[in-house]
Order: sequence, then structure tokens, then C-alpha cells
Amino acid sequence: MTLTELKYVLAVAREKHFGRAAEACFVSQPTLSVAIKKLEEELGVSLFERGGGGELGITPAGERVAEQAAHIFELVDGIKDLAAQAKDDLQGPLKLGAIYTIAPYLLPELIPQLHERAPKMPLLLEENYTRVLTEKLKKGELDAMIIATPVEDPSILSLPLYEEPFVVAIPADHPWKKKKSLESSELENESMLLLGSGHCFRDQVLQVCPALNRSAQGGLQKTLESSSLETIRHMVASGMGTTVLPCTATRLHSTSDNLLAYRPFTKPAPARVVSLAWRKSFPRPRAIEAIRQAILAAGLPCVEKIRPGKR
Amino acid sequence: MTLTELKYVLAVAREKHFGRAAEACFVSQPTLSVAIKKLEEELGVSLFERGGGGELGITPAGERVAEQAAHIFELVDGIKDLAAQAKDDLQGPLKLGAIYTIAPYLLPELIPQLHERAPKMPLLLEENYTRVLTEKLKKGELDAMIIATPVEDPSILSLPLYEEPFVVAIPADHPWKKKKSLESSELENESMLLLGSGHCFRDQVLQVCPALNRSAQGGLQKTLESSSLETIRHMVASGMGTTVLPCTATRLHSTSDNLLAYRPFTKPAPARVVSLAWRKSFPRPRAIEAIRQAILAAGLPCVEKIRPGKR
DNA sequence: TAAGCGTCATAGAAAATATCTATGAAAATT
DNA sequence: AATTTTCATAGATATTTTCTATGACGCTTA
Repeated sequence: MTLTELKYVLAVAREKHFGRAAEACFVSQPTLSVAIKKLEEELGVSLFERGGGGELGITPAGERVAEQAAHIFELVDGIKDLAAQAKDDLQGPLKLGAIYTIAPYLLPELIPQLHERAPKMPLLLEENYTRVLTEKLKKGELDAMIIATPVEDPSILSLPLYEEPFVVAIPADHPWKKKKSLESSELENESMLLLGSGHCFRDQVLQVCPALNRSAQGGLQKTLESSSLETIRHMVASGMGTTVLPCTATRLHSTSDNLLAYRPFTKPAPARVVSLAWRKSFPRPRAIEAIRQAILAAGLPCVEKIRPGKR
Repeated sequence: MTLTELKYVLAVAREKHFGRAAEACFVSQPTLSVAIKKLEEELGVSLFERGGGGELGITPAGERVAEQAAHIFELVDGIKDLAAQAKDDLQGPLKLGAIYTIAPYLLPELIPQLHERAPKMPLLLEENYTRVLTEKLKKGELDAMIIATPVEDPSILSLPLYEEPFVVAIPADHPWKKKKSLESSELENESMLLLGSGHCFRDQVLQVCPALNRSAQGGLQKTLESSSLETIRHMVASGMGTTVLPCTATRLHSTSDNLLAYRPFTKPAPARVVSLAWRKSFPRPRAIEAIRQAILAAGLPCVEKIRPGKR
């Protein structure tokens, strides 16, 4: 049984005439004769009664088959409608991930921007480590992610979006408050608070100031395993030490903010590149583009947008 | 869009793997690749996300299409079921006609017999003149008819079922009551009651006794235009005259029956042949056969069954 | 009642389509 | 890096659909 055959049955049932039905289907009359005969043989019942000169009769079976066929074509049209809707990349939920050190600062700005550009694309958000996000992305549990490390995987595409300079966070009463900017080497002998391993930002900070690795033994560096940048910021405010933050993390103003000061690094300031990444096979390019646009429009302060150069 | 393509979509959605899906469909893997690609292009959306080594992903569109496709196949199976049911010739209503001079005597016997043989075949019955029945049969408003004249029309098939001798009906006090049998020529000078023109039985009686045509002028013959055999029988009982009846019409016993007597013709008695007729194109031969069997089993008295010779 | 017409069926050729085998590309795995 | 898995592509082949031409059959008409 084929949809074409059913279409022909409907036409003949409607026209009660093979010739006219053929015309309506834009095929020749023998085409209908053959197709309907084939279907009748498959079903084992005759659907029409061909009686020489008189009217073409429809058997009760033919009547019922035609009726059912009409329902089938309703569903077929349903598939077409459904596909036409789904054709819109900006329709349907999108699963977006972001690393812990970006999500709390970017998402509040990103979401309204994205909602404006794609109101029919609800977001399913997840914060996690780069490693976990990458795995979920590959498994299809995420559609896109925002990360701060280059992607190696060949099945994943990415686009750098902006560069985020690092800054030093100090307690308000710290002697460095008098300085305009700091050299990374100056951090060596400070009591630095760092995120736990797994956070890429930790690695990036250590790359900027390798001496901190050594100072770990001396007790000057303190790794806070299950913590977040916000927690560390509060600890700095309370005078427990200093830390390095991505500049976007300096924006939130909690009540303890007057206990904190930020100082930039001297140029060229260390920084990280934030990228948007997605599966190479993800079939909604316009959804990716919408996220990119939304991030660029998010109005993050103190970042340098990366526009032209791709990859 | 074809049902085959939808079948493939369902298989891939189910197996989440082109190779296994192909196996399940008993086709090669490239067949699926090509078919699904074709459907994706027609619909303008990708249904699956092929990602090299990892899991095969289904897009939201693919999910919805597969769901709808499943519904379509339910309906397709519905058509098959429906056809399987309809395959039974003895299923579904049958429109049966019979002429006025047969219906009241045959149908009461026929219906229970037929119901026994084809309980799922309800009858739509109609009494009418041969001419009208024939027209309706050709138009499809009837499926079969029981008549007493040979069929000329090439689009109609018929089968003689039984031969029905004629008998003479006389009032109980008629002098002929003493006779064992009658010659048709003896009717010439009797006051005969006849059915109106249009009834084939009238013509058949006139054929048996052409002299009655002449006696019409002499007032001995009386044609009762809008009447029936039953009415005529009552008139005979009341003494208005005599008449000729098909022997099956002598069976009903109304309260006036003791006022009536029947006398056969001398052999060879005039008779008529009752046939079953249907459109050559009518597609339920077993329904026809069931009617034939039911009529032969109907246990009509005084008739001679015609079995072997067809046509 | 034969000729013409309308209608559907059949046959064989042509066209379109579906399927196959073989092979390639890409990413995951060893 | 080599191997394996998985899907895509290409070209050949098989199948199916469709077409043109023609036939059969019954109706209509002269």
C-alpha cells in the first residue's frame, strides 16, 4: 500500500469516474486503473464496481477505505505542518550549558537578549565543569555551551566571543589598594585563594602566575575545593586573602562589596577567551547565531569582543 | 513523502542506529540513508543528527515526525483490517429486490434461511415491478433481485432457481370444484380477475390463455390496476370471479381461505421460472450464492427446483 | 441492429525511483 | 597511528510507476 495509491482511491471515490479522477491527479487514466487494481489485489477486496456504461459504483469496502485514507492524509499534512514549524531554528527548546565561572555573570544578561531574539526558544540551562559540559554536548544532552578553553574535539565547533581580562581582588584595607595596577609576579608571596581543580579558571590563573604552584607548599596558596568565585569573593572581603577574578565577576554588587577592591594587571593583562561551542552536527545554525548575537549584545563591561576572526 | 520513508524513520527512531534499523527493515544501510535524506529534504528539516562515532540523535522535529508516522501506520493497519473484514462477501448490507408477485410468498421463507447462512448480511428489501427493479439494479441501488422473466441485459447475470406452476383459484362454491384439473382453454368464458399491466405475471397469464384478451371486450375479464395477488384472492373468495395464481401464492391462509379452492392445470401445467439476477460487476459472488442456497432451502411447496442448468 | 461513443482494462515501452554493492569520510577506540 | 564503527556517496541494477496505444464492453443513436 502506498500513499499514491490511497490518493488515487480518494480521487476516484470523489469523482466517481476514472478519467476525471486521473485528470485531477495529473496522471493518465490507465495509471489509475493499474494502481487501484494493485491496491485491490493487495487488500483482497474490490473498492469500486466498474459497470460499463452506467455510473461507477463504490463498494462498502471502498467507501470505508476512502474514508480512512482521508484521515491518513490529514496526518500526512500534519507532518508537513509540523516540519514547516520545526524548520525555524529559533523554535523549540535549546539546551545550553556554561561553566561555573561564567554562568552567574553572563546568563543574567544573556537571557533577556536571547529571549528578545528568539522568544519561541526556551532555554534549558546547566552549569558545570568544562569536561562535563563537553561530554554532555557530545552525547546530545546539551546543544551548545559557553566555555573558556579551546576545544580540541573534532566533532565540536566553537567560536570565540570575547576576551575577558583578569583582575586582582583584594580586601579594601590591603596595601595594594594604593597601586594602579599589578604585575603577575607580585602575587607570588600573597595569600591567594583559588578554585578547586576541575575549574578551568584555576588552571588559567596558575598559568598566569606559576609561582603560586610552589607557594602551595608554603601554605600561602589556598585551594577551596567545593567553592565558587562568589564564595571566594566573600572570603576576600572578609580579609582571608586575595584572589584573581575574571573581570566580569567584579560586577555583582553584594552588600560586602565595599570591603573589596579590584586592581587590574599591568598591560598586557592576562585574560581568557570565552567561546561558544556546539556539535558540528547540530542542525540549528541560526540558533547558534542567535546565542552569539545575544552574548555580544549582552553589554558585559570590561571585555573585548572578538568579532571577525573565526575559530 | 511515502509510507516507506515513514517506515524507515520509525525504524531509525526506534533503533537509534542506521545499520540496525536497516536490518530491521530488511534493506541495506545506504537505502535508509538515501531515503531519510530524501524525506529530510522534502520536509526541509533534519530528523536525525548523525554524529560520527557517538549516539545517533533525534531532533525534536524527528521525534514529532516519528510520533505522527506511528499514528499513520495505525490507520494504515486499520485499512488492512477493514479490508480483511470486507473480504467476507457475507458481511455488509445487501440490497435485494423482488417482484410484487413473489416477494410476499418467498421472502418470509427466504429471510430466516439467509439469516442463518449470512448472519452479518442485513437485507434491504424492495418490492417493485420487474422494470423498476432492473433499472435500480443497474444503477447500483439494488445488488440483486428475484424476478420471473428472462433477463436480456448483457450487464446483468441471472440464474433460474425454480419453476412455479400456475393454478386456478375459484370460490368454494364454484362448479369447477368437482374437477381434478383444468385446461387453460376452459378459462375463456370465465369472469377472470387480472393484475394491472406492469406485473409480469399478468402477461404470463395472458400468454397461457390468449383468449382472455378477447374476453376483455366482452366484460368477462377484469383488470384490477392498482391491486395485488392478495387482494385478488380476497375478491375471488368473495365470489367476484376466478383467477390464476402462481402456486406459491396459495400458501398463505387468511381467514377467508375456506371460501377458496385451487385447481391445478392439466399437465403440462403452465408455469413461470423464477430467477435470481445481479449485476455482472457485482463483486460479492458468495453473497449471490448464499441467496440462491437460501431460496432453494426455503421449502416452497409445489415448485420444481432448477439446479444444474445455468443461465 | 449496426455504428459510434464513453468508459475502463490491458500490453508493452519508457521513465522514474528504490535498492544494492562498493567505497569514502569522519570520529571513536585500541 | 592503526583500526573500527558508523553514516554518506556513487554508480549499477532492479523494481515500480507511468505513459501511449489499443482492446473490450455496454450504452446510445440512427
